Amino acid sequence: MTGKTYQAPRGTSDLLPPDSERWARVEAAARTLFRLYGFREIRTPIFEVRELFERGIGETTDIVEKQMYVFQDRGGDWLALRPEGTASVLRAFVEHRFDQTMPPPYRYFYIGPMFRHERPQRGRYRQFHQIGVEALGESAPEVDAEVIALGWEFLRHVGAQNVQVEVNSIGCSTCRPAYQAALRAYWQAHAEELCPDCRRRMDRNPLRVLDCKNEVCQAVLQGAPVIDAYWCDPCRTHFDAVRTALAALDVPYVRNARLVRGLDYYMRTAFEMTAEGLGAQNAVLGGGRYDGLLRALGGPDWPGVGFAIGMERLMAVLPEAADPTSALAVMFLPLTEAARGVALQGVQTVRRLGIPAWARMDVGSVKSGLRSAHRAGVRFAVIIGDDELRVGRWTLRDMSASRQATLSPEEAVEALRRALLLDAPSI
RNA sequence: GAGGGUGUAGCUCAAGUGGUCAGAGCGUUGGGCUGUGGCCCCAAAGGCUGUGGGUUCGAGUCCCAUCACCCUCCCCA
Repeated sequence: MTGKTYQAPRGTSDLLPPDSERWARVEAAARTLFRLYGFREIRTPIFEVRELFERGIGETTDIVEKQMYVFQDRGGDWLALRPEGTASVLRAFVEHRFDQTMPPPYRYFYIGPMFRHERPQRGRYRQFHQIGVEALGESAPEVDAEVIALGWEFLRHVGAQNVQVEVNSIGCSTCRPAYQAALRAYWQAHAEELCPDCRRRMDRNPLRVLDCKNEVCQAVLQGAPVIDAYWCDPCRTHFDAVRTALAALDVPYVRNARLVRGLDYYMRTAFEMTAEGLGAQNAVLGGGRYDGLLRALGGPDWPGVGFAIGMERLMAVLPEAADPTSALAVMFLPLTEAARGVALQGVQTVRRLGIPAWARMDVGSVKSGLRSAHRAGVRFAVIIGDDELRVGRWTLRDMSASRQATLSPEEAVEALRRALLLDAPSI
């Protein structure tokens, strides 16, 4: 290695094989499962005008205040790398008048990178990836349950271990203020028993204190007012119906009265799915209802509910893939310069059958060729040297059986087709 | 943004209180096997010990800074 070298910026990382392939499988599973629930994929830019996030997420949230990648482009416009996906999806909805141009259901999902300038640690990176869904225009509590069920089914389907579903209702703009006031009063009465962080935030974000993990605060939290007593009738009715629907959908969950959300737009239903083995960042999936957000972004007064999955966190809790699948099934090994042309045509013929194949064009010894074939985990090697060229045949070697035969190209291709495509899909 | 830990070959790790301590295994390449992989044996290549300063006769080892990673707080997916 000579000269200056570079590394990926802090909090970012390269996704390499075979991990990239595991990611692709999980993403493919999301696409098929989400479609079963009527969700369609939407792709939005990874940067937006800064104001969209300030309005959508909340100007006083940590995400907007101190984690957003904000920059001015060469034209002087203020832009921001997206720190989450919901604002962009709703912006697209409003911009393209989905309510007038698209048929119901108004259900969308996205997959892609998000950016937050945070201190990296396990399960938390500056560029991270989310898979999220948004169901718009559906106010029924059954929809909340359906969205939660989708998240749960997905996590289970891809093999996440020990997932716990936590559900809560954080009330609405009618009833939450009274609860926040009650909390504030309670925190103030017990201020000296709280940790410094909580003393600092108890006025500005009284709900957040409920979520404190500090041992010191636990005793105080036990006696804190519970939101149930403050719900307005509609919120209570809604949450009851969500719970009924969750039971009907066979989603095992626990009520966590202290579960809160960090983004301003959430109301009523809030939920989180956590898994073991993630350290402090144990939420794999989080979401909730956000009626009012679409209107705040200039759209119709339609309700919404959705979730986002943290890809890095999800992949961290999936069991290791038992089979390190090889990328190639066949490797062509030309032994002389003269054999390269034959190998090139041969490898293309095999590929056209749908068999992943590669020709090692830097000519070498049989020994080195078979060694690379072995290392690549290939099932067949095709050896083409002077002997083969003389008779117009290929030597087809079955690597695992250690058997080989010298066949005409037609016979060899047919043998590969039979061995490799028997149970393959027809297309 | 705050606190703590770690950085030695591609990978995983060794190197008593600073003095041949820059090594091993795996991997890579070549050979033993003149056209045949895996197992075994042999050999070679590969490191300015993250980077930059400092202390010292002498620093992988001590000090400072910086970068990266890990853990916690914070925040959240």
